[in-house]
Amino acid sequence: MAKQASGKVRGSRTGRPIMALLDLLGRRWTLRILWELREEPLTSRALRTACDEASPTVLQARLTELREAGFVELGDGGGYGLTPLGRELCEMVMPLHRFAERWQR
Amino acid sequence: MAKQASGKVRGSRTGRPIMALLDLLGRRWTLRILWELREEPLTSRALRTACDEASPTVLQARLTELREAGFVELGDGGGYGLTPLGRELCEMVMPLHRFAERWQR
DNA sequence: GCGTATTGCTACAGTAATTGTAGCAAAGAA
DNA sequence: TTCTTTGCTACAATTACTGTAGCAATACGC
Repeated sequence: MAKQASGKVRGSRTGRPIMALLDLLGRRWTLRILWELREEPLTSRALRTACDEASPTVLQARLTELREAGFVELGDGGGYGLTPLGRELCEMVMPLHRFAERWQR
Repeated sequence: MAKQASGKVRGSRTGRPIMALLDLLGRRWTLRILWELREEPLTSRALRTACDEASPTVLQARLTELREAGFVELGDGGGYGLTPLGRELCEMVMPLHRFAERWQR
C-alpha cells in the first residue's frame, strides 16, 4: 500500500481538527490499539496477540499513523507505548469500558 | 451487501462488551454520525450533507447498526436522533473536540 | 564462529468494506 | 395530478483489510 501523502489526513477537508481525529479513530483497530496499550507498552507481536491476531499489515499501518499523530512511540528497547498525549487520549476512551458493560446487549 | 447475521457483532469473539463497542465505533463514519447528531436530529439527507457527502450506502449501514445497538432512533416525523443511551455515549465523544484543538498538527 | 530466537516490518493474493452514481416506493403539499 | 421530500437500495469500481509467508537486524547461548 502506498504511503499517505505527508500531512494530509483523510476526512479533514474542512480543516477542523475534530474531523481529522474522528476519522483517525474511525479506522479499524485504532481504538483497539489505544485500548490495549492503556497499561503498559507492548511489542508488535504482543500487540498482535492482544488484538486477536489481527493482520500485521493493518496493525503496522495503524501504528505508523498513531506515531505520526504523536499518540504512540517506539521505545528504545523496542515495544510500542503511549506518549503523554496518547495517554491523555486514552483517558477519554477508558470510560467506554463501564459504559459498554451497562450497554451489553 | 448481505445483512449481518442477527446478534453477531464483529470483533466480539471474546464476549467482552468493550471489544464489541470499540469495533462498532471503529467503523467508518460511526463516530462522525454520533458527532453530527450531538445537537439535534437530522434527516438522512441532512446527515449526509453534514458528513461531507458520504455515500448513502455506508451511512444507511451505519445507521442501521447504531439503531440495532440502541444509540440512534428514527423519529415519528422522520429524522434520525440519539436515544438517551446514545446521548450518553455522545457525551464521551464530545470532550474529543477540545482535545483535538490542542492536538492540531 | 555457529545456530536460534527475538525484534520491527513488508509482499502478495484473496476477500470484505466503502465509494459514487443512480434510482426506487411512500408520504405530503400544491 | 405533479412536485418535493422522506428513508432506502442496486450496482460496478475502488479502496481497505485479511491471512500467510517471509525479510533484515539484533541479541542470545554455545
